[in-house]
Amino acid sequence: MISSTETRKTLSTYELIWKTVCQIPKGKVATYGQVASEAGFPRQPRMVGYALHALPPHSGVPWHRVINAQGRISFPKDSAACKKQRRLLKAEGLVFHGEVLDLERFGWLNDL
DNA sequence: AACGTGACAAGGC
DNA sequence: AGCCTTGCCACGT
Repeated sequence: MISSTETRKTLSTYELIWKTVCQIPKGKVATYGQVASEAGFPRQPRMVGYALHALPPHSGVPWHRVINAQGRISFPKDSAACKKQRRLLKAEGLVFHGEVLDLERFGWLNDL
């Protein structure tokens, strides 16, 4: 088991997180904390945000399926990025209640 | 090598 | 409900 405090040189922390994000099935969303835990970094949701921010475009990683614990998109409400993410999620069939997404319903690993 | 920053989260007011 | 504080830790200066 890889410790969260262990330093990784060969495989970057980013790659581990990206791989985890790629495991989120279409039509589902995961929170930053959830991705962090699954990637082997419990209690480090910020690492996920950091990794996604460093994500190069055209990576094929479904970054839009990652939202915050409140079920909201972690971008300023009017930002282009926020609109894009919301569009991508709607395209996958997810329904927003205002700004919020129902994690009980669309959350990854919620009702398997 | 120290310091500030960040696409977060949880807890206190 | 919102706002502030604290924990967390990789990265670029």
